[in-house]
Amino acid sequence: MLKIGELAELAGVSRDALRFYEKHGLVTPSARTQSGYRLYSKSDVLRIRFILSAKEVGFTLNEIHQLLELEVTKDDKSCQDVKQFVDKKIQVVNQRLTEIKKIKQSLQTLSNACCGGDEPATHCTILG
Amino acid sequence: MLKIGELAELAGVSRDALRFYEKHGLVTPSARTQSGYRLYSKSDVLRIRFILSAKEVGFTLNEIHQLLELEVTKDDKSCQDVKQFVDKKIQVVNQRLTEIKKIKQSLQTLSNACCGGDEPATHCTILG
DNA sequence: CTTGACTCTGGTCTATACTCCAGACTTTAT
DNA sequence: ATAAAGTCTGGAGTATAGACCAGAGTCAAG
Repeated sequence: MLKIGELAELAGVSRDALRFYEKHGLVTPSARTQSGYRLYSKSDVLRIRFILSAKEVGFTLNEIHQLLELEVTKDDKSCQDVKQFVDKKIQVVNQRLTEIKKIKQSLQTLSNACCGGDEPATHCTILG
Repeated sequence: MLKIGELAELAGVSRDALRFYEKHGLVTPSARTQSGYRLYSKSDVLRIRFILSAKEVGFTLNEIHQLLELEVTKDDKSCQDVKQFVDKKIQVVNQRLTEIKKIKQSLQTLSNACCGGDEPATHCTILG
């Protein structure tokens, strides 16, 4: 079990952010000490990692919350519903994947066009 | 040449957003009518498209501004600098690419685990 | 047994990226 | 010619995702 500071360090995120995620229902520490200190378990760490990954990829905390909620609301929704929701998200992800590849291509092209030497970058622009 | 509303529709973005981008130096309409209406050219449209792509991929408007600025500041910075800046961004993009593939994998797994039928989704959770 | 590092709650503050008026002018359609 | 729809500027308001601070309690080391 990790205290908030330890987890923060481990995950590369601020303590405030962790408390913020908790306040918004994204993660709840598995336990507390007598004195009220948060204690995070291994699975809490996984949850945090997922949150950070999803965030980096452009999901909002709200969307991430929904994704994580699938675990909780499992008995309320039919599998059909879950699948539909997830499949929609997969489409979003695919769209994003396409976009990111395009951007990467643009950057790559720009980088290649750039000499890498000391001449002025007269011919360098992101839009070709 | 397109008026702001036409471009907005075309690009799937609000007129206010376009004016916002302009205010922050990301795009300036190529012309104005006598009466002051903004007129956007083809290359403006490309610029907007780039902005939206980059945004979807997780760049902030500030970063996007910097990328677009490479065009403008070309004579001030040595090619070396430009290349360094761009290569850094490529690394970010690659990182994001990795993350998004992981997320996609998670979603895919979840979707597959989900029956797609009408049984309750008891075994469906994003974290395995 | 106290000092320094860490944690708690609650609250205010900030940056980003818009959205949504208001009041005035312009263009388009009938 | 007039009404509806679109545009202008400027400014206020909103959502998201935290950062930062105060005052108080807690824990670990010397």
